[in-house]
Amino acid sequence: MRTIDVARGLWQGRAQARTNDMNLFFDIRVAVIAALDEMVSQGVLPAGLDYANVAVEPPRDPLHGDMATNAAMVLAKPAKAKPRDIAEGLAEKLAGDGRIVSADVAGPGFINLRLDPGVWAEVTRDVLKSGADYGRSALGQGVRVNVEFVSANPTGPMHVGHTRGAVFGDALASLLDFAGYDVTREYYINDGGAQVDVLARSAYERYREACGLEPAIREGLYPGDYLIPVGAAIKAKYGRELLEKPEEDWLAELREFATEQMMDMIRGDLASLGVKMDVFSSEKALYGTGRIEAALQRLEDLGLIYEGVLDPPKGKLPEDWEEREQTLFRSTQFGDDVDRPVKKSDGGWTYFAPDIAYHWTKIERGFDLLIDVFGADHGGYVKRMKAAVSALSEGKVTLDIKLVQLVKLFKNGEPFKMSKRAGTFVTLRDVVEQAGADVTRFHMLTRKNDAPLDFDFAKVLEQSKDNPVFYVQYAHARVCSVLRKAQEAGWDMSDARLAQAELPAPWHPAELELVKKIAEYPRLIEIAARASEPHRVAFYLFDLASDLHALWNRGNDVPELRFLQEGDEAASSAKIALARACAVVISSGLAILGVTPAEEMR
RNA sequence: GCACCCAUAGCUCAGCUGGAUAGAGCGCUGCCCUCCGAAGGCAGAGGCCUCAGGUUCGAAUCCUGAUGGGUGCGCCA
Repeated sequence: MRTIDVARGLWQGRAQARTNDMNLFFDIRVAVIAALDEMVSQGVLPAGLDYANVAVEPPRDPLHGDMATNAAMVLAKPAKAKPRDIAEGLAEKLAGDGRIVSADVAGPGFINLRLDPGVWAEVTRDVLKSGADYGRSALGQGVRVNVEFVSANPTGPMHVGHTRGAVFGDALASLLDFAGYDVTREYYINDGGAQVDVLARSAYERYREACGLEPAIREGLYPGDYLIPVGAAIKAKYGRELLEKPEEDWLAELREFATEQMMDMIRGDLASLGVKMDVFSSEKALYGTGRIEAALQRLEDLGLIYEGVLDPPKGKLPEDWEEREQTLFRSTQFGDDVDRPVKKSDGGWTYFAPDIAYHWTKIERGFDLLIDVFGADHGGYVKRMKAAVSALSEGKVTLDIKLVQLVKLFKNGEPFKMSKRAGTFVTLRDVVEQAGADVTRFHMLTRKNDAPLDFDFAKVLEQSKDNPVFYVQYAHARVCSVLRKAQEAGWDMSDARLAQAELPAPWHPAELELVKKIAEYPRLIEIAARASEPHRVAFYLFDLASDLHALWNRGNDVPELRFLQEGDEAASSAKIALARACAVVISSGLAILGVTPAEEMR
């Protein structure tokens, strides 16, 4: 698992930083560390121990207790003591904590903790009081992070591949935001290269078509229908005046015009998915400002630019390979495989050069952490980009690059090849219109970003239990349904009222399982944020929904477990408080994923 | 040839930054609707965590190598 290096340092340094909300695992860990400190001051343990690896987590087997800590095993070696000995002493101290009913040493030195049932009531009340803020963390407090994602070329509509990057980047940004980071969502528009010339020429042909002439969509131009309205728009703006003019008279203007149109379309695509960028940065805007020259000058001042000749790649040689001296960035000094050219043979910049300048602007804007979300096909670009950021920031800013694996399309179980020419090009709009934004987003987050994703239209469109998003939304809808029924009975089921309900004691095992899962949420958020892995939220929600469904179903056999206790407002309030707490967490998690918490399934 | 990513149940995949008896969904077997929504639940079968070494109290997790797959490899972005 990868982590954000910067965040790791901050995590350890800020271990005490947190919000006022309850984070049960965090709180108990504080108690464990306090107990350890006490043992140090009593001379039982040596001073100066590093507690960083001391964890308080759910035990693998619920029979072991409510929580477990590995403190004794982690500290055994540095403290030069036997794990069991440390564990015995630590367990004794922990048993004195009011929230802890028992602390038992088990296995190689685990300490299993059993918590007072009152703790679970406290968690439930806390969720109801904090509402959407429950689980919010101070993990990233004071860290400004820039998440650059999508950055699709402004030459056409977004396709399914972009969709995954968009969903992942957006969910990651939301997750980091929830974990306390100061997040900026950013899109880099590649509007400076040759591909926008191609776009302009393609649009020109559609313009001719709009004027009643036969378009000449030559090989190498973009044939897509999406340029037809662009051609019409050009005609509306310029009339027929461009028809007789040579390319050099209209190229620059149409480049800008068409790019604008494409970006409008892309913004629309993103909006249909529920993605909203904070900043759009233009590559072209860097040209002529001296930014690119300045960035490269800076690298040159650092002795990282030189004129040189690269060795040809090993293995099969490109057909047009010839030895050539070029302007190179010494990226090998930062772990890259070869130095990278920044100028083309025609004197223009390579794609890399403005990208260096662009990343420099991010550094200068004061971000502490940069995250780029790339498609896996850009994996070869990772090392040089990291090298550039490391060089320009003199190692002060970390660039973390998350690669998103490509999406494998299926239709009715058959692999489905996308091809612009064959017209089997599946756009983001196609997907969203057919499957809906919620389903698309959730499905794309049910896989780790670096694992390939199968996207089968038949399965994704199917509104069944095979579709995890329905399972999770269904759990939320069920709670809403119960609330509606309770309110029909004339009972006050506001969160404020529920937070004061007398909660069940003792708890039924099915209820306990649910409330324990709810208690894990803040910890899950921090784990997911530290790993930059929003898919963990999706998996957590599935588990949480599963616990709710399980409890619900128990109500079929055990009437006392039903959320609605006919004619008994007090008893119902207690049950519904728990259900509502679950719904609050589902809603919170779905918000991070950008999925609507359905109030009813229709 | 080199770099990056991946390899866990029949299939698709999780596995909480090294912990206890490795989990879920689908599929398979068997149960559960005069009962707050069965779009669901419960139980069961199913594993050499690709292979071989290494690190240590302890490895699916970290390191090295092998094998198999994906992606990329100067003047495209």
